[in-house]
Amino acid sequence: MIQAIDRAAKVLSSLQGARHLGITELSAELGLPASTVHGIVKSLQGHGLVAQEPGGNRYMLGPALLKLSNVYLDTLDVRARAMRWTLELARRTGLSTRLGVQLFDEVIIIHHNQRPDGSQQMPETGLSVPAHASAMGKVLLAYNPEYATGLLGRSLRTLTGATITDPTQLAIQFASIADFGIATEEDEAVLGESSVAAPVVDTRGNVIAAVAVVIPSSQWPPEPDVLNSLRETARNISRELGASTWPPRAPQPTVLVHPKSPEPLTRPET
Amino acid sequence: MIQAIDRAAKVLSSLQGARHLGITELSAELGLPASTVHGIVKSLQGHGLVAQEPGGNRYMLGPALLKLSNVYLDTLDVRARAMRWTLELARRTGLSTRLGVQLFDEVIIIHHNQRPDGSQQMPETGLSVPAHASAMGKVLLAYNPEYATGLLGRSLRTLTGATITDPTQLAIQFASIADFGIATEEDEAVLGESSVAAPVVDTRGNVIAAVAVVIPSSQWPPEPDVLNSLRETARNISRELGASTWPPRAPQPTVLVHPKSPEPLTRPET
DNA sequence: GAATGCAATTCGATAATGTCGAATATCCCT
DNA sequence: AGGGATATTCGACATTATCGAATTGCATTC
Repeated sequence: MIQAIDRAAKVLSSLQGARHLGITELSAELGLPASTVHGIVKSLQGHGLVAQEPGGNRYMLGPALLKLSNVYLDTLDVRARAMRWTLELARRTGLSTRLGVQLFDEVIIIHHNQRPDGSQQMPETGLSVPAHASAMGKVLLAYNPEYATGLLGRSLRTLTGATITDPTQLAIQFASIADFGIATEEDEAVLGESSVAAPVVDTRGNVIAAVAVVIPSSQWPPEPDVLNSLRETARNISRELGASTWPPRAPQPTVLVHPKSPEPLTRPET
Repeated sequence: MIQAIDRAAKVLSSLQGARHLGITELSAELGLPASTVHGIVKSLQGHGLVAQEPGGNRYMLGPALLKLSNVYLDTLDVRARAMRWTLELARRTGLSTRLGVQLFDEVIIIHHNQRPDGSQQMPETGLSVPAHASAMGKVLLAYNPEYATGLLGRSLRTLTGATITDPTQLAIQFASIADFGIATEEDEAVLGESSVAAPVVDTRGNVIAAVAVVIPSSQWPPEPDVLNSLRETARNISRELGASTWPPRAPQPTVLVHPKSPEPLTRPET
């Protein structure tokens, strides 16, 4: 990892968290001398990745990021293919749908279809949710056991009273998700909002995204119809991407690194 | 400018242009050894700014950009303030409206209101247009003469038959924009589409954004009503940002560096 | 199914490069 | 107008990124 680039990325990350920061604040946050941070920030600014706050001495994220992210979305094959299917899913279920990809310990929503009831809803594309507290995240983790193992080692953030942070409990969920190809989440990220998600697979069988249906918790649990439509949507998208089988083959089970129980948790063989 | 960061930004920029590139292709494009490029790309990948194409050996932009850009939009004070006014402008005129900021020689659309006729239209937020071929860009350049001078020195891209690329002609337009606070563009970026734009000013009198109304070229020229509404919108947004006067004070006129005429072009004193 | 060629990746020596701390400039607040 | 804080500039130093050669991995061909 190239030091200067690593630091530059950390600067972007800090600005992402704090919105507006001066050089001194940044240097405190990164534990680096002010002059070093200054050089980094100016370099980023030279490419529009960071911008001077109008009014002088503080910095914020820059407009180049918007352009890059727009191209990123255009680049994503999954997204282009999935859109028509998630729209159909939203129509069928009367619910809002999401398509998400993994970004480390989070899920980034790369496409969002509003509930077709005509009400005004906030666009969710670009939002991120902690992976362990979302149905999409659980799907992605269940099929990415290598990463999941690491994640379960760290301590997880609580978002609502219902957020599951116990590694053992999550590992059990992951195992059953890998078996059934469906993940659920009840009020774990946002109170009053639950969701169900399914994996999207590419040609070589990798899970590269997740589709989800968002269900008001008052309507929980979802109708079997909803689950079937979701499954079918995930299968259709995957097929369009060239996947031969769906649901994807179950991965090696997630292993807890520091299990409280002596035996590492494994998925029962079928 | 820190070399490694500069190169990293150039990698992002290349991927922005080409969507998918291998290490070799990138190294050819940047004129650097493959191993150097590899290090840069891996560093970016470590932060999610670049992602491996599903299927192996090529790289594309990464999901972290989407998250960053979302925060960027949230961070922008202008945008939050302007939204309700541009919506009103769209309602009043029956036309689609845009809010844009400058990114070097382009304008990035940071907010877009669709034409209120109920037809399905593509969301334009995040799109970029060459500054010299758009009304918003002309506004931003007219009030940023330092940058404009440099830009007019380079050769400008033609987008449609109507794109104005002659520096002298553009410099004349900039002068009159600075006087009237309104810029226009007729089919210069997209055939059939014309637009009018006005500057948005902050507390200290800097032009930080531009508002525009997009007009089908078949309806050109715009009604006086449209121009008035646009002006009023720009003034309202500016006032909300703390600007005391609108239109902003005219800047030092844009000077041509290599003028064909012996005298540099100046705006007639009023 | 083996062999060939291309591209990605790893590795280590080199010196070019970014880093750091001190000095200076700029801004804002009293 | 003065003082404090913050951003910015500068130059010596040693850490750090860079580069080319060697290796691995993949895909395509025969």
